[in-house]
Amino acid sequence: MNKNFYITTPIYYPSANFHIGHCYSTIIADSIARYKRLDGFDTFFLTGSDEHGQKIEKKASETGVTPKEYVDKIVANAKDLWKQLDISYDRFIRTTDEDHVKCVQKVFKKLYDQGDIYKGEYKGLYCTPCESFWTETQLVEGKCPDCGREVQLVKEEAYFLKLSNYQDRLEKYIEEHPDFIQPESRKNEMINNFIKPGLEDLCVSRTSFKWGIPVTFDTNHVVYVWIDALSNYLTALGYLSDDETLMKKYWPADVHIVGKEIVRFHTIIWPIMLMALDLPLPKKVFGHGWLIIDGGKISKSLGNYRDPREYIEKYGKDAVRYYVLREIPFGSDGNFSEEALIGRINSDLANVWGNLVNRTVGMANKYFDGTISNSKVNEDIDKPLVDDISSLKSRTDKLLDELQISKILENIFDLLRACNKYIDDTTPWVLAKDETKKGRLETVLYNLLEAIRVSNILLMPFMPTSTKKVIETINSENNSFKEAKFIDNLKYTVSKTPSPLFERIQSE
RNA sequence: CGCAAAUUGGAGCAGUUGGUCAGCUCGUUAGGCUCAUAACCUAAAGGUCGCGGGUUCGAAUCCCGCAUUUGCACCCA
Repeated sequence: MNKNFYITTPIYYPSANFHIGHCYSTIIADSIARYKRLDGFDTFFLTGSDEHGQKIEKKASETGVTPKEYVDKIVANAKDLWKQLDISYDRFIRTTDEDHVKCVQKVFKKLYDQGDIYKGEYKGLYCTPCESFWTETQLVEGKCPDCGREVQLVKEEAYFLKLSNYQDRLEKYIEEHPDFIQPESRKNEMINNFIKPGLEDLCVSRTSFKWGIPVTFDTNHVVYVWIDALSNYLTALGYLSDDETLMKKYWPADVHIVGKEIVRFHTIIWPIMLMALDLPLPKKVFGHGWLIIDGGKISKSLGNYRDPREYIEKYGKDAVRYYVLREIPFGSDGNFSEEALIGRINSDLANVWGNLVNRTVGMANKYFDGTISNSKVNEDIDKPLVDDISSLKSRTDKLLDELQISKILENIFDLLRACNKYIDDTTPWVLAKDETKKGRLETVLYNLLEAIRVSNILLMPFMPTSTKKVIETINSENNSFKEAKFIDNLKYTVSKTPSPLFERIQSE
Protein backbone atom coordinates (compact mmCIF):
# COMPACT_ATOMS: atom_id res chain seq x y z
CA MET A 1 0.00 0.00 0.00
CA ASN A 2 1.52 3.32 -0.93
CA LYS A 3 -1.12 5.71 0.19
CA ASN A 4 0.64 8.67 1.73
CA PHE A 5 -0.67 11.43 3.92
CA TYR A 6 1.04 14.60 5.02
CA ILE A 7 -0.49 16.83 7.67
CA THR A 8 0.89 19.85 9.49
CA THR A 9 0.06 22.22 12.30
CA PRO A 10 1.24 25.79 12.19
CA ILE A 11 4.63 26.31 13.70
CA TYR A 12 3.86 28.26 16.82
CA TYR A 13 5.58 31.40 17.98
CA PRO A 14 7.37 30.62 21.23
CA SER A 15 7.29 34.03 22.81
CA ALA A 16 5.48 32.52 25.77
CA ASN A 17 4.46 29.04 26.86
CA PHE A 18 1.77 27.40 24.81
CA HIS A 19 -1.83 27.58 25.88
CA ILE A 20 -4.99 25.59 25.33
CA GLY A 21 -5.45 27.18 21.90
CA HIS A 22 -2.18 25.73 20.67
CA CYS A 23 -3.32 22.44 22.11
CA TYR A 24 -6.52 22.66 20.11
CA SER A 25 -4.78 22.97 16.73
CA THR A 26 -2.33 20.28 17.58
CA ILE A 27 -4.91 17.85 18.93
CA ILE A 28 -6.95 18.17 15.74
CA ALA A 29 -3.92 17.48 13.61
CA ASP A 30 -2.81 14.63 15.83
CA SER A 31 -6.21 12.99 15.70
CA ILE A 32 -6.34 13.17 11.94
CA ALA A 33 -2.80 11.87 11.66
CA ARG A 34 -3.59 8.95 13.97
CA TYR A 35 -6.75 8.20 12.06
CA LYS A 36 -4.93 8.08 8.75
CA ARG A 37 -2.17 5.91 10.14
CA LEU A 38 -4.65 3.44 11.53
CA ASP A 39 -6.49 3.52 8.24
CA GLY A 40 -3.40 2.31 6.44
CA PHE A 41 -1.89 5.54 5.24
CA ASP A 42 1.81 6.17 5.41
CA THR A 43 1.51 9.36 7.38
CA PHE A 44 3.85 12.22 8.17
CA PHE A 45 2.72 14.61 10.86
CA LEU A 46 4.69 17.81 11.31
CA THR A 47 4.56 20.41 14.03
CA GLY A 48 7.12 22.85 15.36
CA SER A 49 8.05 26.35 16.35
CA ASP A 50 8.70 29.61 14.53
CA GLU A 51 11.53 31.05 16.54
CA HIS A 52 12.84 34.14 14.83
CA GLY A 53 11.82 37.75 14.87
CA GLN A 54 12.00 40.93 16.72
CA LYS A 55 9.56 40.06 19.46
CA ILE A 56 11.60 37.11 20.62
CA GLU A 57 14.81 39.06 20.32
CA LYS A 58 13.26 41.64 22.60
CA LYS A 59 11.80 39.19 25.09
CA ALA A 60 15.14 37.45 25.37
CA SER A 61 17.09 40.59 26.03
CA GLU A 62 14.56 41.62 28.65
CA THR A 63 15.19 38.35 30.44
CA GLY A 64 18.92 38.62 29.93
CA VAL A 65 19.36 35.51 27.82
CA THR A 66 20.15 34.92 24.18
CA PRO A 67 17.21 34.42 21.85
CA LYS A 68 18.21 30.80 21.37
CA GLU A 69 18.34 30.17 25.10
CA TYR A 70 14.96 31.80 25.43
CA VAL A 71 13.27 29.67 22.80
CA ASP A 72 15.04 26.50 23.89
CA LYS A 73 13.28 26.74 27.18
CA ILE A 74 9.87 27.30 25.69
CA VAL A 75 10.34 24.55 23.15
CA ALA A 76 11.31 22.10 25.88
CA ASN A 77 8.15 23.07 27.68
CA ALA A 78 6.10 22.59 24.52
CA LYS A 79 7.54 19.18 23.82
CA ASP A 80 6.65 18.13 27.32
CA LEU A 81 3.13 19.39 26.81
CA TRP A 82 2.77 17.44 23.56
CA LYS A 83 4.00 14.35 25.32
CA GLN A 84 1.38 14.76 27.99
CA LEU A 85 -1.30 15.11 25.34
CA ASP A 86 -0.10 12.07 23.38
CA ILE A 87 0.79 14.13 20.33
CA SER A 88 2.29 11.72 17.82
CA TYR A 89 4.27 14.07 15.64
CA ASP A 90 6.87 12.64 13.30
CA ARG A 91 9.02 15.70 13.50
CA PHE A 92 9.11 18.82 15.61
CA ILE A 93 10.73 21.34 13.33
CA ARG A 94 12.34 24.48 14.67
CA THR A 95 13.14 27.35 12.38
CA THR A 96 16.53 27.48 14.05
CA ASP A 97 17.27 23.93 12.89
CA GLU A 98 20.26 23.86 10.60
CA ASP A 99 18.55 22.12 7.71
CA HIS A 100 15.73 24.62 7.83
CA VAL A 101 18.09 27.60 7.83
CA LYS A 102 19.94 26.25 4.82
CA CYS A 103 16.79 25.52 2.93
CA VAL A 104 15.29 28.92 3.55
CA GLN A 105 18.46 30.54 2.29
CA LYS A 106 18.30 28.46 -0.86
CA VAL A 107 14.65 29.27 -1.37
CA PHE A 108 15.29 32.96 -0.91
CA LYS A 109 18.19 32.94 -3.34
CA LYS A 110 16.26 30.95 -5.89
CA LEU A 111 13.34 33.35 -5.80
CA TYR A 112 15.71 36.26 -6.05
CA ASP A 113 17.58 34.79 -8.99
CA GLN A 114 14.30 34.19 -10.76
CA GLY A 115 13.20 37.74 -10.22
CA ASP A 116 10.33 36.91 -7.91
CA ILE A 117 12.12 38.73 -5.14
CA TYR A 118 13.49 42.21 -5.74
CA LYS A 119 15.16 44.86 -3.66
CA GLY A 120 13.10 47.89 -2.76
CA GLU A 121 12.29 50.22 0.03
CA TYR A 122 10.01 49.64 2.96
CA LYS A 123 8.21 52.72 4.17
CA GLY A 124 6.34 52.75 7.37
CA LEU A 125 5.27 54.77 10.34
CA TYR A 126 7.51 53.71 13.15
CA CYS A 127 7.28 54.27 16.87
CA THR A 128 10.82 54.02 18.20
CA PRO A 129 10.06 53.41 21.87
CA CYS A 130 7.58 50.67 21.00
CA GLU A 131 9.70 49.34 18.15
CA SER A 132 6.58 48.85 16.09
CA PHE A 133 5.39 49.73 12.66
CA TRP A 134 1.85 51.00 12.26
CA THR A 135 -0.42 51.67 9.35
CA GLU A 136 -2.11 55.00 9.00
CA THR A 137 -5.51 53.69 9.93
CA GLN A 138 -4.16 52.22 13.12
CA LEU A 139 -2.91 55.50 14.47
CA VAL A 140 -4.90 57.24 17.12
CA GLU A 141 -5.01 60.93 16.31
CA GLY A 142 -1.86 60.49 14.30
CA LYS A 143 0.04 58.96 17.18
CA CYS A 144 1.15 55.53 18.31
CA PRO A 145 -1.90 53.59 19.51
CA ASP A 146 0.17 51.92 22.22
CA CYS A 147 2.02 54.76 23.85
CA GLY A 148 0.51 57.85 22.29
CA ARG A 149 3.81 59.25 21.15
CA GLU A 150 4.75 60.65 17.76
CA VAL A 151 5.58 58.21 15.00
CA GLN A 152 8.13 58.81 12.28
CA LEU A 153 8.06 57.95 8.63
CA VAL A 154 10.92 55.51 8.29
CA LYS A 155 12.45 54.09 5.16
CA GLU A 156 14.29 50.84 5.21
CA GLU A 157 15.92 48.96 2.43
CA ALA A 158 14.13 45.65 2.02
CA TYR A 159 13.46 42.76 -0.29
CA PHE A 160 9.98 42.16 -1.63
CA LEU A 161 8.16 39.18 -3.01
CA LYS A 162 6.15 39.97 -6.12
CA LEU A 163 2.72 38.65 -5.34
CA SER A 164 0.99 40.49 -8.13
CA ASN A 165 2.62 38.30 -10.78
CA TYR A 166 0.68 35.32 -9.56
CA GLN A 167 -2.59 36.92 -8.65
CA ASP A 168 -4.60 35.62 -11.58
CA ARG A 169 -3.23 32.13 -11.31
CA LEU A 170 -4.05 32.04 -7.62
CA GLU A 171 -7.57 33.30 -8.08
CA LYS A 172 -8.16 30.70 -10.73
CA TYR A 173 -6.77 27.95 -8.57
CA ILE A 174 -9.02 28.86 -5.69
CA GLU A 175 -12.07 28.98 -7.92
CA GLU A 176 -11.27 25.64 -9.48
CA HIS A 177 -10.54 23.91 -6.19
CA PRO A 178 -13.50 24.71 -3.98
CA ASP A 179 -12.17 22.50 -1.19
CA PHE A 180 -8.80 24.19 -1.03
CA ILE A 181 -9.83 26.66 1.65
CA GLN A 182 -11.99 25.33 4.47
CA PRO A 183 -14.41 26.42 5.73
CA GLU A 184 -15.90 28.18 2.78
CA SER A 185 -16.57 31.43 4.61
CA ARG A 186 -12.81 31.91 4.85
CA LYS A 187 -12.47 31.43 1.15
CA ASN A 188 -14.86 34.27 0.46
CA GLU A 189 -13.03 36.42 2.92
CA MET A 190 -9.74 35.84 1.13
CA ILE A 191 -11.07 36.49 -2.32
CA ASN A 192 -13.06 39.59 -1.46
CA ASN A 193 -10.71 41.18 1.01
CA PHE A 194 -7.36 40.45 -0.49
CA ILE A 195 -7.24 38.97 -3.93
CA LYS A 196 -9.87 41.06 -5.69
CA PRO A 197 -8.59 44.44 -4.43
CA GLY A 198 -5.17 43.44 -5.71
CA LEU A 199 -2.21 41.98 -3.92
CA GLU A 200 0.54 44.20 -2.66
CA ASP A 201 4.07 42.95 -2.82
CA LEU A 202 5.19 41.45 0.43
CA CYS A 203 8.15 42.64 2.43
CA VAL A 204 10.33 39.59 3.04
CA SER A 205 13.47 40.94 4.68
CA ARG A 206 14.46 43.25 7.49
CA THR A 207 17.54 45.12 8.54
CA SER A 208 16.17 46.50 11.78
CA PHE A 209 16.86 43.37 13.81
CA LYS A 210 19.29 40.49 13.64
CA TRP A 211 17.47 37.47 15.07
CA GLY A 212 16.62 35.74 11.85
CA ILE A 213 18.04 33.80 8.97
CA PRO A 214 20.64 35.91 7.14
CA VAL A 215 20.16 36.57 3.45
CA THR A 216 23.23 34.90 1.99
CA PHE A 217 23.96 37.46 -0.67
CA ASP A 218 23.20 40.55 1.37
CA THR A 219 24.09 39.94 4.96
CA ASN A 220 22.62 43.14 6.35
CA HIS A 221 19.27 41.51 5.83
CA VAL A 222 17.51 38.74 7.64
CA VAL A 223 14.60 36.84 6.15
CA TYR A 224 11.38 38.24 7.53
CA VAL A 225 8.62 36.01 8.83
CA TRP A 226 6.71 34.32 6.10
CA ILE A 227 9.34 32.92 3.81
CA ASP A 228 11.06 31.64 6.90
CA ALA A 229 7.97 30.26 8.59
CA LEU A 230 6.03 28.83 5.66
CA SER A 231 9.04 27.07 4.21
CA ASN A 232 9.08 24.77 7.20
CA TYR A 233 6.51 22.57 5.50
CA LEU A 234 9.06 21.89 2.78
CA THR A 235 12.28 21.90 4.72
CA ALA A 236 10.96 19.18 7.00
CA LEU A 237 10.76 17.00 3.92
CA GLY A 238 14.30 17.76 2.85
CA TYR A 239 13.44 20.12 0.02
CA LEU A 240 16.56 21.30 -1.83
CA SER A 241 18.72 19.08 0.36
CA ASP A 242 20.85 16.12 -0.68
CA ASP A 243 18.06 13.79 0.18
CA GLU A 244 14.63 14.55 -1.22
CA THR A 245 13.01 11.17 -0.60
CA LEU A 246 10.50 12.52 1.87
CA MET A 247 9.72 15.36 -0.46
CA LYS A 248 8.95 12.99 -3.29
CA LYS A 249 6.90 10.82 -1.03
CA TYR A 250 4.77 13.34 0.83
CA TRP A 251 4.54 16.57 -1.12
CA PRO A 252 2.04 18.14 -1.74
CA ALA A 253 0.64 18.28 1.77
CA ASP A 254 -2.82 16.83 2.22
CA VAL A 255 -3.88 19.35 4.78
CA HIS A 256 -2.45 22.30 6.65
CA ILE A 257 -4.30 22.84 9.92
CA VAL A 258 -4.12 26.51 10.80
CA GLY A 259 -5.90 29.01 13.01
CA LYS A 260 -8.23 31.40 11.29
CA GLU A 261 -5.86 34.33 11.76
CA ILE A 262 -3.23 32.88 9.48
CA VAL A 263 -5.47 31.52 6.78
CA ARG A 264 -4.46 34.46 4.67
CA PHE A 265 -0.80 33.56 4.70
CA HIS A 266 -1.50 29.95 3.93
CA THR A 267 -3.90 30.58 1.09
CA ILE A 268 -2.27 33.56 -0.58
CA ILE A 269 1.40 33.93 0.21
CA TRP A 270 2.12 30.25 0.54
CA PRO A 271 0.53 29.16 -2.75
CA ILE A 272 2.31 31.98 -4.53
CA MET A 273 5.64 30.94 -3.06
CA LEU A 274 4.98 27.42 -4.24
CA MET A 275 4.00 28.54 -7.70
CA ALA A 276 7.19 30.52 -7.88
CA LEU A 277 9.12 27.44 -6.80
CA ASP A 278 7.21 25.43 -9.37
CA LEU A 279 5.82 23.03 -6.80
CA PRO A 280 2.29 21.65 -6.52
CA LEU A 281 0.00 23.35 -4.03
CA PRO A 282 -1.30 21.75 -0.83
CA LYS A 283 -4.65 20.07 -1.21
CA LYS A 284 -6.37 21.70 1.70
CA VAL A 285 -5.98 24.48 4.22
CA PHE A 286 -8.30 24.26 7.19
CA GLY A 287 -8.75 27.45 9.18
CA HIS A 288 -10.27 26.40 12.45
CA GLY A 289 -11.94 28.69 14.94
CA TRP A 290 -10.71 29.76 18.31
CA LEU A 291 -11.34 28.73 21.83
CA ILE A 292 -12.99 31.60 23.59
CA ILE A 293 -12.45 32.11 27.29
CA ASP A 294 -14.98 34.14 29.23
CA GLY A 295 -16.31 35.60 26.03
CA GLY A 296 -12.93 36.82 24.84
CA LYS A 297 -10.03 35.39 22.93
CA ILE A 298 -7.07 33.82 24.59
CA SER A 299 -4.49 36.49 24.90
CA LYS A 300 -0.88 36.24 25.87
CA SER A 301 -0.89 39.81 27.07
CA LEU A 302 -4.10 39.48 29.10
CA GLY A 303 -2.91 36.21 30.54
CA ASN A 304 -6.49 35.02 30.81
CA TYR A 305 -5.59 31.38 30.57
CA ARG A 306 -3.98 28.67 32.61
CA ASP A 307 -1.35 26.14 31.81
CA PRO A 308 -3.08 23.30 29.95
CA ARG A 309 -1.29 20.87 32.22
CA GLU A 310 -3.56 21.90 35.04
CA TYR A 311 -6.51 20.47 33.16
CA ILE A 312 -4.60 17.43 32.01
CA GLU A 313 -3.52 16.59 35.54
CA LYS A 314 -6.92 17.23 36.99
CA TYR A 315 -9.10 15.55 34.39
CA GLY A 316 -6.83 13.45 32.19
CA LYS A 317 -5.41 13.93 28.73
CA ASP A 318 -8.23 12.20 26.92
CA ALA A 319 -10.82 14.34 28.60
CA VAL A 320 -9.03 17.45 27.36
CA ARG A 321 -8.65 15.98 23.89
CA TYR A 322 -12.28 14.95 23.76
CA TYR A 323 -13.49 18.27 25.01
CA VAL A 324 -11.77 20.44 22.44
CA LEU A 325 -12.55 18.07 19.60
CA ARG A 326 -16.19 17.71 20.54
CA GLU A 327 -17.10 21.16 21.75
CA ILE A 328 -15.91 23.28 18.86
CA PRO A 329 -18.05 23.05 15.73
CA PHE A 330 -16.38 22.88 12.33
CA GLY A 331 -14.63 26.13 11.62
CA SER A 332 -16.34 28.19 14.30
CA ASP A 333 -15.21 29.46 17.63
CA GLY A 334 -16.08 27.52 20.73
CA ASN A 335 -16.15 28.28 24.38
CA PHE A 336 -13.63 26.88 26.76
CA SER A 337 -14.52 26.67 30.40
CA GLU A 338 -13.74 24.27 33.17
CA GLU A 339 -17.43 23.94 33.86
CA ALA A 340 -18.19 22.84 30.32
CA LEU A 341 -15.22 20.49 30.41
CA ILE A 342 -16.63 18.82 33.50
CA GLY A 343 -20.03 18.67 31.84
CA ARG A 344 -18.61 16.79 28.88
CA ILE A 345 -16.69 14.40 31.07
CA ASN A 346 -19.72 13.54 33.14
CA SER A 347 -22.41 13.36 30.52
CA ASP A 348 -20.49 11.84 27.62
CA LEU A 349 -17.40 10.11 28.86
CA ALA A 350 -18.55 8.82 32.22
CA ASN A 351 -22.32 8.37 31.87
CA VAL A 352 -22.59 7.28 28.28
CA TRP A 353 -19.35 5.59 27.38
CA GLY A 354 -17.73 4.53 30.65
CA ASN A 355 -20.93 3.37 32.20
CA LEU A 356 -21.90 1.40 29.11
CA VAL A 357 -18.64 -0.51 29.17
CA ASN A 358 -18.93 -1.04 32.86
CA ARG A 359 -22.47 -2.35 32.89
CA THR A 360 -21.92 -4.58 29.86
CA VAL A 361 -18.79 -6.16 31.25
CA GLY A 362 -20.49 -6.43 34.61
CA MET A 363 -23.35 -8.43 33.10
CA ALA A 364 -20.98 -10.61 31.09
CA ASN A 365 -19.26 -11.52 34.31
CA LYS A 366 -22.37 -11.93 36.34
CA TYR A 367 -24.33 -14.04 33.88
CA PHE A 368 -21.62 -15.85 31.90
CA ASP A 369 -18.56 -15.72 34.07
CA GLY A 370 -16.99 -13.32 31.59
CA THR A 371 -17.08 -15.51 28.50
CA ILE A 372 -19.35 -14.48 25.67
CA SER A 373 -19.72 -15.82 22.17
CA ASN A 374 -22.41 -15.18 19.63
CA SER A 375 -25.25 -17.58 20.24
CA LYS A 376 -27.18 -15.88 17.43
CA VAL A 377 -30.59 -15.85 19.03
CA ASN A 378 -31.56 -12.69 17.23
CA GLU A 379 -34.63 -10.52 17.35
CA ASP A 380 -35.80 -7.69 15.15
CA ILE A 381 -34.61 -5.12 17.60
CA ASP A 382 -30.99 -6.16 16.97
CA LYS A 383 -31.01 -5.21 13.33
CA PRO A 384 -30.74 -1.42 13.61
CA LEU A 385 -27.95 -1.73 16.14
CA VAL A 386 -25.97 -4.17 14.06
CA ASP A 387 -26.44 -2.00 10.98
CA ASP A 388 -25.25 1.05 12.85
CA ILE A 389 -22.16 -0.79 13.99
CA SER A 390 -21.27 -1.88 10.51
CA SER A 391 -21.86 1.45 8.83
CA LEU A 392 -20.00 3.47 11.45
CA LYS A 393 -16.62 3.23 9.77
CA SER A 394 -17.74 4.55 6.40
CA ARG A 395 -19.71 7.36 8.01
CA THR A 396 -16.66 8.28 10.02
CA ASP A 397 -14.36 8.17 6.99
CA LYS A 398 -16.54 10.60 5.13
CA LEU A 399 -16.72 13.04 8.01
CA LEU A 400 -12.98 12.86 8.53
CA ASP A 401 -12.33 13.88 4.95
CA GLU A 402 -14.58 16.85 5.58
CA LEU A 403 -12.66 17.53 8.80
CA GLN A 404 -15.90 17.30 10.77
CA ILE A 405 -14.25 15.95 13.88
CA SER A 406 -16.95 17.11 16.21
CA LYS A 407 -19.56 15.30 14.15
CA ILE A 408 -17.54 12.12 14.16
CA LEU A 409 -17.58 12.07 17.92
CA GLU A 410 -21.24 12.92 17.94
CA ASN A 411 -21.91 9.98 15.64
CA ILE A 412 -19.95 7.52 17.69
CA PHE A 413 -21.58 8.66 20.89
CA ASP A 414 -24.97 8.32 19.27
CA LEU A 415 -24.18 4.66 18.83
CA LEU A 416 -23.12 4.37 22.46
CA ARG A 417 -26.33 6.05 23.54
CA ALA A 418 -28.28 3.64 21.37
CA CYS A 419 -26.58 0.81 23.24
CA ASN A 420 -27.75 2.12 26.57
CA LYS A 421 -31.24 2.21 25.17
CA TYR A 422 -30.83 -1.26 23.71
CA ILE A 423 -30.04 -2.57 27.16
CA ASP A 424 -33.19 -1.09 28.58
CA ASP A 425 -35.23 -2.42 25.68
CA THR A 426 -33.87 -5.95 25.93
CA THR A 427 -33.78 -6.06 29.74
CA PRO A 428 -30.98 -8.59 30.21
CA TRP A 429 -31.69 -8.84 33.95
CA VAL A 430 -35.13 -10.19 33.10
CA LEU A 431 -33.71 -12.66 30.56
CA ALA A 432 -31.24 -13.83 33.17
CA LYS A 433 -34.04 -15.08 35.38
CA ASP A 434 -35.30 -17.47 32.72
CA GLU A 435 -32.99 -20.35 31.92
CA THR A 436 -34.60 -20.81 28.47
CA LYS A 437 -33.58 -17.26 27.52
CA LYS A 438 -29.92 -17.88 28.13
CA GLY A 439 -29.10 -17.88 24.43
CA ARG A 440 -30.94 -14.68 23.83
CA LEU A 441 -29.18 -13.05 26.76
CA GLU A 442 -25.80 -14.03 25.41
CA THR A 443 -26.64 -12.62 21.99
CA VAL A 444 -27.65 -9.32 23.53
CA LEU A 445 -24.37 -9.09 25.39
CA TYR A 446 -22.46 -10.12 22.31
CA ASN A 447 -24.07 -7.35 20.28
CA LEU A 448 -23.18 -4.85 22.97
CA LEU A 449 -19.59 -5.99 23.08
CA GLU A 450 -19.41 -5.63 19.32
CA ALA A 451 -20.72 -2.09 19.55
CA ILE A 452 -18.20 -1.29 22.23
CA ARG A 453 -15.36 -2.88 20.29
CA VAL A 454 -16.12 -1.15 16.99
CA SER A 455 -16.81 2.26 18.45
CA ASN A 456 -13.65 1.91 20.47
CA ILE A 457 -11.58 1.26 17.36
CA LEU A 458 -12.87 4.44 15.80
CA LEU A 459 -12.27 6.39 18.98
CA MET A 460 -8.62 5.38 19.14
CA PRO A 461 -7.30 8.33 17.13
CA PHE A 462 -9.07 10.77 19.38
CA MET A 463 -8.53 9.20 22.79
CA PRO A 464 -5.53 6.90 22.60
CA THR A 465 -5.26 6.22 26.30
CA SER A 466 -8.84 5.45 27.22
CA THR A 467 -9.39 3.27 24.20
CA LYS A 468 -6.42 1.17 25.23
CA LYS A 469 -8.12 0.68 28.55
CA VAL A 470 -11.32 -0.46 26.89
CA ILE A 471 -9.39 -2.99 24.84
CA GLU A 472 -7.95 -4.40 28.05
CA THR A 473 -11.33 -4.43 29.70
CA ILE A 474 -13.17 -6.33 26.99
CA ASN A 475 -10.01 -8.18 26.05
CA SER A 476 -10.38 -7.64 22.36
CA GLU A 477 -7.74 -8.76 19.91
CA ASN A 478 -9.55 -7.39 16.89
CA ASN A 479 -8.77 -3.73 16.96
CA SER A 480 -7.64 -2.80 13.48
CA PHE A 481 -9.57 -0.39 11.33
CA LYS A 482 -10.34 -3.24 8.97
CA GLU A 483 -12.15 -4.96 11.78
CA ALA A 484 -14.27 -1.92 12.52
CA LYS A 485 -17.50 -3.65 11.54
CA PHE A 486 -19.84 -6.18 13.08
CA ILE A 487 -18.11 -9.56 13.16
CA ASP A 488 -20.40 -12.43 14.12
CA ASN A 489 -18.04 -15.09 15.37
CA LEU A 490 -15.72 -13.61 17.97
CA LYS A 491 -15.28 -14.91 21.43
CA TYR A 492 -14.93 -12.55 24.34
CA THR A 493 -13.39 -13.17 27.72
CA VAL A 494 -13.83 -9.90 29.51
CA SER A 495 -11.92 -8.57 32.47
CA LYS A 496 -13.12 -9.77 35.85
CA THR A 497 -12.16 -6.52 37.50
CA PRO A 498 -13.12 -3.63 35.28
CA SER A 499 -12.42 -0.20 36.67
CA PRO A 500 -14.36 2.88 35.58
CA LEU A 501 -13.08 4.45 32.37
CA PHE A 502 -13.81 7.95 33.61
CA GLU A 503 -14.74 8.92 37.11
CA ARG A 504 -17.59 11.34 37.43
CA ILE A 505 -16.45 14.76 38.56
CA GLN A 506 -18.36 16.14 41.50
CA SER A 507 -18.82 19.82 40.96
CA GLU A 508 -17.92 22.05 43.83
C1' C B 1 -16.19 53.66 5.68
C1' G B 2 -15.08 48.58 3.47
C1' C B 3 -15.48 43.09 3.31
C1' A B 4 -17.43 38.95 5.94
C1' A B 5 -20.03 36.02 9.74
C1' A B 6 -23.52 35.38 13.60
C1' U B 7 -28.60 36.30 15.96
C1' U B 8 -33.27 29.35 16.79
C1' G B 9 -37.02 27.15 23.96
C1' G B 10 -32.66 28.47 30.63
C1' A B 11 -27.33 27.21 28.34
C1' G B 12 -24.55 25.38 23.96
C1' C B 13 -25.67 24.10 19.09
C1' A B 14 -28.14 21.21 14.10
C1' G B 15 -31.20 22.74 10.49
C1' U B 16 -27.36 21.10 2.15
C1' U B 17 -30.60 23.47 -2.86
C1' G B 18 -37.84 27.03 0.66
C1' G B 19 -43.05 22.37 1.81
C1' U B 20 -42.72 16.29 8.79
C1' C B 21 -37.76 22.26 10.00
C1' A B 22 -39.07 23.33 14.65
C1' G B 23 -34.57 19.21 16.13
C1' C B 24 -30.05 17.58 19.23
C1' U B 25 -27.00 17.72 23.81
C1' C B 26 -26.99 19.77 28.69
C1' G B 27 -30.29 21.65 32.45
C1' U B 28 -35.44 21.40 34.87
C1' U B 29 -39.88 18.36 36.34
C1' A B 30 -42.43 13.67 36.59
C1' G B 31 -42.31 8.49 35.90
C1' G B 32 -39.78 3.69 34.91
C1' C B 33 -35.84 0.18 35.69
C1' U B 34 -31.97 -2.06 38.69
C1' C B 35 -27.07 -4.89 34.93
C1' A B 36 -24.24 -0.10 35.94
C1' U B 37 -20.16 5.29 37.84
C1' A B 38 -27.17 8.63 42.31
C1' A B 39 -25.66 6.03 36.34
C1' C B 40 -29.46 4.17 32.31
C1' C B 41 -34.54 4.48 29.76
C1' U B 42 -39.33 7.13 28.96
C1' A B 43 -42.35 11.40 29.12
C1' A B 44 -43.45 16.54 30.01
C1' A B 45 -42.74 21.80 30.43
C1' G B 46 -40.18 25.59 27.53
C1' G B 47 -39.05 28.79 21.22
C1' U B 48 -44.53 33.18 16.98
C1' C B 49 -36.35 30.50 14.68
C1' G B 50 -33.14 39.21 16.31
C1' C B 51 -36.87 43.30 14.32
C1' G B 52 -39.84 45.32 10.06
C1' G B 53 -41.34 44.69 5.20
C1' G B 54 -41.55 41.73 0.54
C1' U B 55 -41.59 37.24 -3.01
C1' U B 56 -44.51 32.49 -2.80
C1' C B 57 -49.96 28.16 -2.50
C1' G B 58 -46.14 27.77 1.43
C1' A B 59 -39.95 30.60 4.56
C1' A B 60 -35.98 29.75 10.31
C1' U B 61 -34.70 28.56 5.05
C1' C B 62 -34.99 33.53 -0.80
C1' C B 63 -34.98 39.39 -1.41
C1' C B 64 -34.74 44.54 0.85
C1' G B 65 -34.15 47.53 5.17
C1' C B 66 -32.96 47.98 10.45
C1' A B 67 -30.76 46.46 15.25
C1' U B 68 -27.15 43.90 18.11
C1' U B 69 -22.66 41.03 18.38
C1' U B 70 -18.17 39.17 16.26
C1' G B 71 -14.24 38.61 12.81
C1' C B 72 -10.82 40.45 8.94
C1' A B 73 -8.05 44.42 6.89
C1' C B 74 -1.58 45.12 11.70
C1' C B 75 1.39 40.41 15.34
C1' C B 76 -1.87 36.46 17.77
C1' A B 77 -3.88 28.68 17.76
